[in-house]
Amino acid sequence: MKPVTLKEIAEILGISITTVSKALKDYPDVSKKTKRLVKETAATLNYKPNAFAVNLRTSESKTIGIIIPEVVHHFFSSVIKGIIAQAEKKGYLVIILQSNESFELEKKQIDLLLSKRVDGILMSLANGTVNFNHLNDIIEADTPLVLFDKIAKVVKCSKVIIDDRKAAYTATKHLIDIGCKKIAHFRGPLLPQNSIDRFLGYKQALTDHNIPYNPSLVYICNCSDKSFEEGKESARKLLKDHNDVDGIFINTDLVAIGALTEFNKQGIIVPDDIAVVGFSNWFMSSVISPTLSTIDQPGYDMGKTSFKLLYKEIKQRKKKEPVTFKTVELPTELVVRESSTKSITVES
Amino acid sequence: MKPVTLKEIAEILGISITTVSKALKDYPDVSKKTKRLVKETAATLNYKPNAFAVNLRTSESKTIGIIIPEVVHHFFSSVIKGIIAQAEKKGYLVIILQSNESFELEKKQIDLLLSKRVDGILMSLANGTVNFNHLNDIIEADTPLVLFDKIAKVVKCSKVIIDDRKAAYTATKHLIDIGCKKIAHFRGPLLPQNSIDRFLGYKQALTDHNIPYNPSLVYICNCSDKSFEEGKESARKLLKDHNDVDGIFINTDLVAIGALTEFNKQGIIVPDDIAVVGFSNWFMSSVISPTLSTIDQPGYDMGKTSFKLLYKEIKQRKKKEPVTFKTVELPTELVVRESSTKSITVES
DNA sequence: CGATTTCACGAAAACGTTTTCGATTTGTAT
DNA sequence: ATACAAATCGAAAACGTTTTCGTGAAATCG
Repeated sequence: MKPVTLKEIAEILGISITTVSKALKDYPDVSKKTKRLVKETAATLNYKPNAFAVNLRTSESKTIGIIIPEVVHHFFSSVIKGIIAQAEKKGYLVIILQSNESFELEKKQIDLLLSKRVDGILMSLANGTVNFNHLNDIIEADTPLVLFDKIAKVVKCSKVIIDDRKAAYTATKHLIDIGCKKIAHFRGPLLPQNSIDRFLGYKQALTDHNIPYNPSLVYICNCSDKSFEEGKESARKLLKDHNDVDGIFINTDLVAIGALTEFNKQGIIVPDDIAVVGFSNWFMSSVISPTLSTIDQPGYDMGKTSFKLLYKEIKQRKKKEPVTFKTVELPTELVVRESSTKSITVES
Repeated sequence: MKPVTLKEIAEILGISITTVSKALKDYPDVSKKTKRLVKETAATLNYKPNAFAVNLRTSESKTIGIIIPEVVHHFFSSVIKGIIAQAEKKGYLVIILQSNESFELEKKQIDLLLSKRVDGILMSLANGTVNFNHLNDIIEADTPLVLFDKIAKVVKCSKVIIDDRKAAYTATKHLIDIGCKKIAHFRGPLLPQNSIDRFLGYKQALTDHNIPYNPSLVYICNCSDKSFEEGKESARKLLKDHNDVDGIFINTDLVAIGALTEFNKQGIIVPDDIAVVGFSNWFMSSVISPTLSTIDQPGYDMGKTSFKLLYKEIKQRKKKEPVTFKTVELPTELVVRESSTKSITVES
C-alpha cells in the first residue's frame, strides 16, 4: 500500500540506492545489465519517484502559477487553455488563482505562489492594481514572471500583449469607412492601460479622419460582472443624449451585447441606424443577433506564447545564463459581422 | 538572495533548529520569550518555510488536482471558480488539467496527478470514458477522489450530481404546460449518463401526460465544440421532417442557441411557433434574443460542495478515521424566459 | 607482467523541515 | 538540604531523492 521507493528496489536487487537512481536516469556509469534489471523491477513494482523528494532535492516543482482577474470569462479561460496546453508539452502543471480584480487579493495570491515555490508565475493584472511593489516581490524571489494582456510597462519582465491602441484605431476606422459620421465610445474603467489605449485609438482615428473628438460621446463602463447591464444602461443614456449617433466602438463585447439588446428593444436598427463594433471576439458575439463585429483578441495564443516566454526564462535561470526580457505583441484582427455591415454601403 | 531557512534563524539567535521550528508553530514547550524572539527575526528576515521540505516531511502538498473535459466552457469554468474559492479557504491550491473529452488523455492526466502526489482529485468524466479502471488507480493510490456532474455510479467514492432526469422532466412538462402538443428533443451523445437521463426525463414527461413518444422527434448532437452548428443543423432537419412541432427540449444551451438562430433566420417565431427550453443556464442564454428558457445547473455550488466532500475525506484519511462516501444531489431550477413564454397562454 | 585507463558501483552528504525523546534547568514542596 | 515535578531546550532521525567523489575490478596497453 505504501508507495515503493528507491530503497526498496535497491534492497530487492541487492544493490545500492545510488545505482538504482542512476540506472533509472540512464547515467553512463551503470551497466546495461543492471539498468535493464532495475527498470524491469521498477516497472513491475509500479515505482513512481516521490515528487516531494525530487522537488526538495532539485528545488524545482515543475509547476507554475497563474493569476488572473476572473476564471469565468471567455477570454481568460481561453488563455488558461493555451497555457495548460503548452505547459503540458514541457511537463509543467498549472496552478490557477483569481484576483477578482482586487489589488489586495492579487498581493495575497502572489504570496501564496511564492511560498509554494512555483517555478514561475504568469499574470494578468487586476483592474484594482495601483502599484507594482508586489510584482517586485516576485522578481526579488528570483521567480520568473511573465505578464500578459493587462501588464505594467515599468516592471522588468517579459510581456505578451496586443496593440490595444492600434486595434481600437482599426475598429473605429472601420466605422468611419462604412460611413459613420458621429461615433460614440463606451470605454472601460479609467485605470488599466488597455482601456486607456483603446480610448486613445478611438480618438486618434477620429482626428485622423477629420471628425472632431467630442468628450460627451464617451461613456464609462466598469466592465465588471455587470458588463451586460452597463451596456444596456449606457445605450439608454446615449439614445437620450445623442439621438443622431450612427456608430459606437465599445470597449468589450459583453458591454456591446448589452447595448445591442437595448437597441433591439427600442427598435433601433443595428447597423443601419447605429453600427456597433465590440472588442475581444467572445464566442457569444458570433451567436447574438445581429452578430457583432469585433476585434479578435487571441486568448489561446496569448496563453501559449506567455508560457513559452516563461519556460525560456526558467531554462535560462537554470543554466545561469543571463535572462533576456522580451515583449511579444500578438496581432489582432477586425472581424466584420452584421452589426457593422450596412445594407447600403456609403462611400466615404 | 538565497531564501532564509530555519538553520539561519537558529544560528543568528544561537539556539537550535528544533526550537526555532517549534517556536514558529507555537509548541507549548517553548518559552514566550524565545517565541517572540524567533517570530520577530523570522518576520524581519521574511522567512517562508520551504514548501518542498514541508511536503516531503508531512507527505502532503496542500494541493489538489482537477480534471475536466474542457476549460473554455461556462459550466466548467463556474465549477472551477467554486472549487478554487472553497479550496482557498482551507489553504489548498488547485491544479487544473483537461481531458478534452478523451479517455486516453484522462488516463494520462490521472497518472500525472498521482505522480505529483496531490492530496486529492476532483473529476468530471470525459464523454469518451468507457471504463473506470483508471479511477481505481486513484483509489488504490489512497488518494481521495470526488466525482461531479459526469460521474460513474460504480466507482466507490463521493459524488456531486444533479438529477438530470428530474430536471429534464420539469423542462418537458413546462413545455406541455404552456400548451405544446408535439415536442421534439435534441439529445446529447449516446454514452454519458447525463444525456441518457435527460432523454429519459423527456420521454417520461411525455408518457405521463398522454403524449405518445415518437423516436423520430429525437435528434442526436455530439455537443462538442461544434454545438452551435449542430443546433442549427438539427433545427433545419427538424423543420424539414416535422413542420408541426411546437416545442423542443434541448440537451444543452449552446445547441439551443444554434437552433434559435436558425429559427430566427427562417422566420419561425419562438416561442409562438415553437417553444424552446435548453439546459445549463449559460450566461449567454439570458442575452440571446429571444432569451432562452433553461434549466439552471449550479456550477459554482457544485464546485464548492465537491471540494467540501474532498476536504472531509482528506481530513478523515489523515486521522485514520474510516472514510464515508456521500452522494450529494444539488437542486436545479427551471428558468422561464422568452423562448417559452407564449403571448397567448393555452390552458392544458 | 606492470602500469594505466576504463568500467561499475557505492558511501555519504545534501535539500529543509517535523517530531520524538532524552537532557538540562528551574521552580516547588517536603 | 533533598526530592520531584514542571518548564525549556536540543540531538538526531526521518522523509526520498540527486549527485559528488572515491574505490575496486576489469580491460587495455606497452
